[in-house]
Amino acid sequence: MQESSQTTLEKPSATRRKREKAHRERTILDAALTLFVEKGFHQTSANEIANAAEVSVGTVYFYFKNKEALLIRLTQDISYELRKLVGSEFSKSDGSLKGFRRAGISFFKDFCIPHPEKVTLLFREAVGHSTEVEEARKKGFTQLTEDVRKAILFMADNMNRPLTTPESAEVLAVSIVGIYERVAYNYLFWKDDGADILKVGDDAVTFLVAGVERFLKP
Amino acid sequence: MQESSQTTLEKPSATRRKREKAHRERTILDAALTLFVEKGFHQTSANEIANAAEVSVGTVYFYFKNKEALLIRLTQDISYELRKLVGSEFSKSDGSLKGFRRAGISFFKDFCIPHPEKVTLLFREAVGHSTEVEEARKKGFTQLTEDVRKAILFMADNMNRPLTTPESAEVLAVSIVGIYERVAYNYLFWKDDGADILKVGDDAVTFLVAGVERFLKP
Amino acid sequence: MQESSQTTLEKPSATRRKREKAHRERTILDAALTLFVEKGFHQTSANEIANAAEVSVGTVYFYFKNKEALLIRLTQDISYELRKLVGSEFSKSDGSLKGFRRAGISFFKDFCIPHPEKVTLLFREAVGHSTEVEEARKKGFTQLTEDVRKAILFMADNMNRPLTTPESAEVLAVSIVGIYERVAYNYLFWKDDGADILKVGDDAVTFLVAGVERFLKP
Amino acid sequence: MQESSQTTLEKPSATRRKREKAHRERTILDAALTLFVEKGFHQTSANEIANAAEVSVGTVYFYFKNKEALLIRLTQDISYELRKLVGSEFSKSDGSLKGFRRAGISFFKDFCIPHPEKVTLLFREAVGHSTEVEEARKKGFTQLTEDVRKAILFMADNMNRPLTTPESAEVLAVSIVGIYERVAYNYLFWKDDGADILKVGDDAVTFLVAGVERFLKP
DNA sequence: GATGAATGAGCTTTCATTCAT
DNA sequence: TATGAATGAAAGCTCATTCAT
Repeated sequence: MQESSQTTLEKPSATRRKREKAHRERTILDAALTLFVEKGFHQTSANEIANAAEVSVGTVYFYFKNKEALLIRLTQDISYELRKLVGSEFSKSDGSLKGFRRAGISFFKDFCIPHPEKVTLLFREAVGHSTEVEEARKKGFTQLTEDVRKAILFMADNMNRPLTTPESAEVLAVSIVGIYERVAYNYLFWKDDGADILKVGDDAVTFLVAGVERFLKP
Repeated sequence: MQESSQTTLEKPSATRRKREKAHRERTILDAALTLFVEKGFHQTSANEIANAAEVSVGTVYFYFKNKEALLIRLTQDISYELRKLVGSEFSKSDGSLKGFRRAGISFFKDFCIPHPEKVTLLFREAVGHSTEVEEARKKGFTQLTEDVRKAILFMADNMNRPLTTPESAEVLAVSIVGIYERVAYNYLFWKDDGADILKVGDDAVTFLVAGVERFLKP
Repeated sequence: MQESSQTTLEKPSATRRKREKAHRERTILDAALTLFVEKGFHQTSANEIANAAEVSVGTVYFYFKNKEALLIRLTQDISYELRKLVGSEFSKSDGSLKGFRRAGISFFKDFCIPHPEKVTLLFREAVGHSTEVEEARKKGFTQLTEDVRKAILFMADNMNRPLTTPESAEVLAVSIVGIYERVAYNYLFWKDDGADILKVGDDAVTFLVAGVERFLKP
Repeated sequence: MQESSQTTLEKPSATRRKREKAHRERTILDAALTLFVEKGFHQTSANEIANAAEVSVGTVYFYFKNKEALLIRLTQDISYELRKLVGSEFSKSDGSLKGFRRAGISFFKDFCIPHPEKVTLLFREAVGHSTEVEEARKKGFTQLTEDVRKAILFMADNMNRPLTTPESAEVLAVSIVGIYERVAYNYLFWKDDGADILKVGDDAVTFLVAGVERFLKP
């Protein structure tokens, strides 16, 4: 009802309450993320989430309409975080291939390695649910793809090497997202040999950069 | 998977029984595939599968240990089918880049377009389940990846252009599988504009071929 | 699917199964009736019904869509039984006032006294629920009212004393049903002095018969 | 029920507070009545009542012990209102049959038509709950019945036509209440043809008056 | 007095699985 | 082999009620 702590003139207790409320929400989301990744969405009961978050089931349902809402929210948050990370890496760039590379490397270094559980949620647990969850997942992927597409276009423009077929930028972006997804998942969870994810990530980026260049006029 | 009527020397009735048995099994698997894709694995009950297959629940459990076994079997069958398709396309090839391209195109033309439901099962419904299902999925992907890796190596050898770093073949293969997966899923289910999947498929293949060439010595 | 035991030529086991199935249903309905009346519909849990019927909850839900379906079915069954009882009493009659009286008395003697729990269900427990239950209750009351209306008309015709305003027959019927309902409930459950229900029933019938006569031409 | 501003000698602020308090209470009761009738008692949550009354749940529980207390209070208030209405109509009378008729007509004209929601609460929503609610309902009906019984006796006395069996007055009263209840409910909620409730009410009254006369000595 | 976040017992319902026939 | 009635654990979710602020 009242938006957040307006500078001054607000009862201190109200401000604290709001902070606590936001904190509760986070606690619940964190608990849910951990459990969903550990045991799987369907194997995690609402009661377990409540216990892990040290609140009652009622509280979970006070903050989230239902269990699926937690998954949706998690999907959205993680998608957003990923975009912000990769995007910021791009924005630091000068539109060169190097910047493009750097953003890719960053995905592995700054996202996959420190937050493997987020990778799992996005690429495994959020898959195959109701229309609403699928919608959130689609949105996250689509926005990420769009970011990549724009980066390609920006780079092409900046390098003065226009795309041979500009409409192909989208497919390239989709492909790139696919590469990141599968490489991350494969080397993070499916290969237990101590493959160096940074090394394979680098190769993957080299691979995709070469693919992009193929579409740039000389 | 294949056990049916071995050559001769078998009581005809036994042969027929085996055929019927195999047929029942197929009917059940087909019903399960349809329902899993339509409503999702968890939203599909064993009774529904039985009804759709026009048998009783008991019969479903006679042929399959449990519901998950159906999903595993479906995952295996479809993975196998996909491998056979792509592999045969390769084997028809002479180890040239052209053959490599052709196999990629074939994935879109001969697998995705005629069997979108199999794409859905493999890339959506089989994701995020128990260890057993995940194992089957992993195996399918791994084998496919291995096929691609070998194809790259064969091609490199055949063209007399060895890989700059032979151990990179695997990452390339993983990346390529990722591309196929996401491009297919994206344009089959997420883009409702009438994007020509064959066109985008072609671009994707062009993209990945260029990526591979980057790793071949001149 | 197959209707009941067709004379001959049916596997005996199938016949027995059908009998058992019908029996189970009855057992569950009886348990539900007892509990609904004893503790109230909302205070009765599905598990309690199952326990009382000595089956599992699953079985209750195998036979009835949900808890409310039990209430609906009970309402229908009891309404039907009541109609049959009162109706048969009428049909034995010659269309005289006496027959009309007799049917009324029969309601108290043959329905209320032996089956007070059915009175309770119809006049208390079935009241104030979802549209579906209300529909069933309305239907039961409406049919009973219609029976009474027709009896009035038949009697009038038979006695050659037409109604002064034939369209009033319906209000009379509704009023009569109202009398039976409240008198029964009042003296069965609200008056704990040992009021003789047969005596008050007789007075009520005398009262309503006089009311009806008021609408008959001399 | 009535406690407000006693004559004089009271701090004005206290008076105001009492008025406000009574007002809050009414607001809550009105909201509850509307919702109970619209969605049913069990389908209405305390939060919904609070929202509709534009107060917090806490406030609802400050004024009323629990949700059932609201239902009880509503039952009592409406019973009381009904009695007052019908009773006042009687008291205006001279103990003639005419006055008796008039009171009956008044039930339909001045209670049912302007307040159908109160009819619903009394005859549907208050039915089938805990002992406490049932007690309130019983009390309301019993008092109303007693009023009617006394009116019959008064009339009989006044007309100098004593009852043939004075103890029958009660059954008649119960019957009459039953008539009013069912006729009102039937024509208000179950018949959607535009039946004129005043017309059927008149017939019902004619019917019951004739019934009463049957018990008066000539 | 008023608030509304927090509680948690308890309910209905589902559904994978079994097994007597 | 095939059936389908029966099971019962387990889950999601609601909601009356409380109480610190």
